[in-house]
Amino acid sequence: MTDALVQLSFLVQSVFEETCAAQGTPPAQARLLGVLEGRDPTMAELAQLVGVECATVTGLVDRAERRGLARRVPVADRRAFRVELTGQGGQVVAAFRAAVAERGDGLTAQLPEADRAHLCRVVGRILTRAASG
Amino acid sequence: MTDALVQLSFLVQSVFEETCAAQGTPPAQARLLGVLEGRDPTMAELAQLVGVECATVTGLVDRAERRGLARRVPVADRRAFRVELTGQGGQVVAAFRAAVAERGDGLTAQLPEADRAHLCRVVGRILTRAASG
DNA sequence: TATTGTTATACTCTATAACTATA
DNA sequence: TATAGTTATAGAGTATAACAATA
Repeated sequence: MTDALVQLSFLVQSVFEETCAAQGTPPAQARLLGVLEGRDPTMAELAQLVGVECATVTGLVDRAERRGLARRVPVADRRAFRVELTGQGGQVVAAFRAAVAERGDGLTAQLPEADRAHLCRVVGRILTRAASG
Repeated sequence: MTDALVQLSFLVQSVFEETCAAQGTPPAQARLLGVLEGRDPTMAELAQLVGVECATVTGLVDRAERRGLARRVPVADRRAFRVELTGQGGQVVAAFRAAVAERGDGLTAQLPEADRAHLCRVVGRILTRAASG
């Protein structure tokens, strides 16, 4: 079972990466922007969300800021920041999500509607469990 | 649908990467070894299988060779090689696959048996279609 | 001439350890 | 003293373009 999920994850990641290449956005940057959509985490929270070390997030946010897609916003604690998307960053992530969906829909297009609906429900349950647990 | 599959792929990849960290193997190396299991492709075929450029494969195989996990084998065409796992490489990939499975089983452990079976069948169909088409 | 693979270059991503500024 | 984030350093992964050797 896990082996099949790993194979699937590489397949889906290849769609994600092709989209990145088509849009000129490195994958880790695309991931960062996706995580920032609807959130304004601190650097440490962002590290947790993306699953990397704080020092790595410094570089990721540096590059996103240089591209004008995210910004560091000061907070009361003067050691910390919140990171948020810029207007341009919001547009980029929305366009990216649409582009991934367009490419990715082909993966499930051959499935009967009932199977696709079932897959959607089961995947949703896995994600919910992982997010809570 | 695609959005859920992308989220799932990041979740599964995080399991994969945790396993890599636990075993001291960089993710791209683990990917390379997994692709080599049961195959001995040329460098160009390997690039196709992994989904990167030839120049990138040169570096990946260089590092795998330095670790004693894979080797370049000469073929009749003296410009080319076939790449194969060493004995040690075969052991490493088998251990890795088991370690990923152990961690990954937790993702689907909460599902009813019927859902897990259905998921397995549907994912298999997606993979088969992607491999052929 | 065309193909196979490597080298050169530049950039991104990543972790660890040491550090600065603030709490 | 403890915490938030950065800097320094080193290694890995990636693509593009130019290249060498062989077909």
